[in-house]
Amino acid sequence: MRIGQLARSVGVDTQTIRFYEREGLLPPPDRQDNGYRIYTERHVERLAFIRRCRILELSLAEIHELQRYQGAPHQPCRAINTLLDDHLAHVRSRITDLQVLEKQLTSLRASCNDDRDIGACGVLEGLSEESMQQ
Amino acid sequence: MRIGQLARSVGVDTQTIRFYEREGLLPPPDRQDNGYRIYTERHVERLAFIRRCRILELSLAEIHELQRYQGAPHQPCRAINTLLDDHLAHVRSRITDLQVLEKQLTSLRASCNDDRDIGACGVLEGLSEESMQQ
DNA sequence: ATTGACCTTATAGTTACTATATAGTTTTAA
DNA sequence: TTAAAACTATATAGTAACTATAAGGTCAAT
Ligand SMILES: [Zn+2]
Ligand SMILES: [Zn+2]
Ligand SMILES: [Zn+2]
Ligand SMILES: [Zn+2]
Repeated sequence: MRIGQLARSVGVDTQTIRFYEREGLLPPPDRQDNGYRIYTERHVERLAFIRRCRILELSLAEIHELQRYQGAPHQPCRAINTLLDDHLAHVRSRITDLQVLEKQLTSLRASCNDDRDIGACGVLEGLSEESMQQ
Repeated sequence: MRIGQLARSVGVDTQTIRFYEREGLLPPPDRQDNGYRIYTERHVERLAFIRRCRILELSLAEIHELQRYQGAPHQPCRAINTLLDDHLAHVRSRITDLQVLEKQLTSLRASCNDDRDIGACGVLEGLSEESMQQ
């Protein structure tokens, strides 16, 4: 199959497929005489795997690492689980950070209603206060 | 004061200060005969404002918009509050997304212990399942 | 013969910095 | 006094994961 069909069947852009190839996440496929890329079912699987990883917001570097593990099926899998634990830790820490942010923003927003002049806007005043530092 | 002192007093890098100047967030300061930038207290205030906004993860574009509002103190402040509401909405939506992600990752992680071969790793199997799509 | 859909490569833009290279200036210390 | 350390300047490239644009080649159908 050609790149357009692969793209449609997995739900990514053709540009992204070429980008993954350049980045070493997708093996370079054979070419037709005219230079067009020809993909196989194995490419579909591989690209779908990448997409599932990306949905979980694994980085391309992490996906690359997972792919290296896949090539050595008789090693212990601890490294994979560790990779996932690390990623999960990042996600959780980001959630915590954003929750702090959300509280600060909510409180800042509560310091103004919509009916003031900019010169008296509670939001702008809050952002200008030294106390808000850090 | 010179750029290094401004940087230390607000807690940003000198490069960042020059970057903000190029981006139009900090007004270009006067220069000494040797070309060194000279900053005033107003620059300290302005940079501190930017930093407070950045701590709340407002984008440079949003900060720019806030600065434009600051220049017109007799307009109604609704636009400012709207800007903050939009930003808050993004933060909240990101939290929700990450919470979904966290559940998926936790469940995926639970599908493996550390004592398998990679060929039997529950995490890798989960990532390879079509059912995981979207 | 030409339109349209598809494919190719190369290059630039996105965000908010951060790092590097190269060079000129000021301050401190030997 | 001179040499090193610390500071400043500009310009350019790198980061992450695409996305957009340009300029052009290929193929099927009208
Ligand atoms: Zn990760
Ligand atoms: Zn207001
Ligand atoms: Zn925002
Ligand atoms: Zn495992």
